[in-house]
Amino acid sequence: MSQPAIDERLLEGLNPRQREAVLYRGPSLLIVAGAGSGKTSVLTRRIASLLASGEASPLQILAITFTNKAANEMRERVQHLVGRATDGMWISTFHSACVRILRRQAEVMGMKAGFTIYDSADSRALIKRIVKELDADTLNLTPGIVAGKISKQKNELVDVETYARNLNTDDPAEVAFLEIYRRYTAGLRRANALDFDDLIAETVHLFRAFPEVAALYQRRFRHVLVDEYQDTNHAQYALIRELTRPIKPQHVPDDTRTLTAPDGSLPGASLTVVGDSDQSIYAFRGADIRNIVEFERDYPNTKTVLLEQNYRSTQNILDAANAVISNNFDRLEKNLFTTVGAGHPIIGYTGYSGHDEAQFVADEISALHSAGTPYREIAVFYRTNSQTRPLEDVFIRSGLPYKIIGGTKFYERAEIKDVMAYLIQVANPADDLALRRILNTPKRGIGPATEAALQAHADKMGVALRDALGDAAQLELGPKVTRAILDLGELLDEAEAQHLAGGKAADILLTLLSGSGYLEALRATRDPQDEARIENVEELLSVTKEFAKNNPDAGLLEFLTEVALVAAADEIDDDSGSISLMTLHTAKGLEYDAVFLTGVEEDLLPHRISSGEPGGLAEERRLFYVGITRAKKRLFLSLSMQRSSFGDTSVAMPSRYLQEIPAGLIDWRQSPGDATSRGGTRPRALNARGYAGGPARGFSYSTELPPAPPRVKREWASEITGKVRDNGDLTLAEGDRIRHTDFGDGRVVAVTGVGTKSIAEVQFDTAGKKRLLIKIAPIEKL
DNA sequence: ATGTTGATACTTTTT
DNA sequence: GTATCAACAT
Repeated sequence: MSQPAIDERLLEGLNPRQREAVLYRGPSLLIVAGAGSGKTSVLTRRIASLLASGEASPLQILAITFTNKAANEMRERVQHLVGRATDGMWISTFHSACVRILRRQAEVMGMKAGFTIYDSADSRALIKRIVKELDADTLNLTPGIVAGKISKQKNELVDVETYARNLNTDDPAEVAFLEIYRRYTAGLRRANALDFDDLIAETVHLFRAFPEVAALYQRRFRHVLVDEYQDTNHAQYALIRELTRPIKPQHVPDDTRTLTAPDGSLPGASLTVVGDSDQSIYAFRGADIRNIVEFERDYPNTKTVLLEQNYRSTQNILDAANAVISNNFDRLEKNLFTTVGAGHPIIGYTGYSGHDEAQFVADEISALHSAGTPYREIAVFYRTNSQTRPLEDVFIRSGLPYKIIGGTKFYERAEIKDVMAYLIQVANPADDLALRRILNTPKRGIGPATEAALQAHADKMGVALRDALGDAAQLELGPKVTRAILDLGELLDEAEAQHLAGGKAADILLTLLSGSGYLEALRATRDPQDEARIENVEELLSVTKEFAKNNPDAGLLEFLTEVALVAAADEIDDDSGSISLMTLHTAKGLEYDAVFLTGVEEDLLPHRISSGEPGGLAEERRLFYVGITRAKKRLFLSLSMQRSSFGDTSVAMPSRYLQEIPAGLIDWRQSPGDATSRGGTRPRALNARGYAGGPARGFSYSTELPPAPPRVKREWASEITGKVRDNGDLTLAEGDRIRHTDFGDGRVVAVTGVGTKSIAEVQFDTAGKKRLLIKIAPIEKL
């Protein structure tokens, strides 16, 4: 014990297992951390204790987290714990860490440091061109399938040559795929670009091909810690493997004092991984559960610590979670427990429609909020992004503040991609894809024919498309078009000079915007949506300014890297004061006082596609488990009797996972229409055989449970009206009587907010109390 | 070269 | 229901 005083403060409030996980010292440590068992706390204190005791300097630590947000939080907490700066410590995601290494080592691997990071859409666009060139979709090789296959190969570290070596040449589809893979790889290289999967795979290849480069990082990072280890894929596994390898004597510098092995080599870095195989939900992107299951085999002499005490949820919530996950066989048995007591029962609700279900969620949220739960402590989860529609619809009408995390992101909007393409092209002139996007945006009269002429010229000269711009005069195009091309080339040159002189992203963006007339072109149109687009571009401009403020030393490349690697969960603003809506996948690692798990239906959870895949049902169950265990105090499970999926509606059945939760834990509330008309008190889902007793094996809803046809439809909110109503300047005051198309008559009990945002709280005669946004609610004053 | 129309196919989850 | 795409008209 070097400094017991400091250690004691670091261990404050930890249970014996957690202490052990913080204090253990050895080559490898596996922390099996159940949901809510305080693993982040353990990880941060472990790092803090390494620093505080002097065992490690910040420079020697590499910690990998799942999101950038988690990385920032961990850095702050470590800083707070040790009470001094942690500069030079790497806490980041796999992808961010790899980009840092690759930008630094780009020349070694024959690339330029300004390489572009292609997102899935960019990869898709490139693949699409190649598939078209080869007419490969006739062989069932659509861009989507090809993208998935290439991603899979890269995650398995199978590069083009390796793939070619093991190819079955009798299969024409395989041969065609190889050619696509080959051209895709060549295309990326020509554009000085890497896709998401390359970031990891290329770093591994770099380390393997250049041991002296690998040794640089092996010497530096003496302590490697990896969070969410159950979701690592093979490439990530290999990366960690390379980083923690012993360093050969020839790569050990003479001045190193820590030589221990007799042969002069330096032992590998100490490795700590934290994970929970029950929360592995990324098999579809190559996550291999075996990485954690077989960790002890891979790293001999591993110490394993099991954390089972849960500090997050009530016992009722944990009982439900334990019951569900115990249906997965072949798993390490663990049972979460807590000391906080049973808590509230889980609330269940079956709606007539997705809209009805959303109304239930909104009503319960209003009630929770009135009772004191802040909006930021409430989250709504769903399996697929398309489920947000009815939720948004109802939330807007109810005046509830919400934020959709992930989904169609800001950076996926066309105008943002346009402007980003300008910046990318400046940072990486070899990127033809980016240039093609902006060639005629805004309109300059450069159509397909002109583009083809430029491309042909570039190909003939063996240069990038960008270099062809300056030769426009030789191409015998019209004088107007020629001028436009030369202007664009000069603008890009000007911005590039700015970039090379160390200019900030914000300043370069200003140059590009004013020089290209992008905003003017949007202002000139009459399309009402263009106003929003202008706002978005201006928003991007303020993002660049904000970035410059937070990162004084960072230039254009750093900005582009950050933007390329934002994860959905990074968008969460802790003090925004709004309800968070997100997919179950995005929810991993987060926690909320109250959680609404919606669409707990067959074909949605489990999703119809995954139920056919090997291991799919178990993975979907883990997803359900992840959702349940996010809840601290209140859990709401809801479903609908019918679900509209692209166009028409179809009958939905309760999820098979619902019957895995002991009946006594769920307090089922019916759809109100169901209760009055049918007279029964048992909600539909509970009428299913097997609910009252133990697990019902082989039970199928589709044959046993014909859906009750929804009656008295107009009495309950059911249809999305489609168009947004506008009540103009309708004003309401306390005491007014109103009529609502869905809820009937009611009396206004309170009015809050001003202008278009004013909200009326209405006590309906039959439908209870609701909050309505006055401007757009389907109401009239009586 | 560009704008409009109509047909089509796709939606699981994400760095 | 929407986003993308081909065909056609200006």
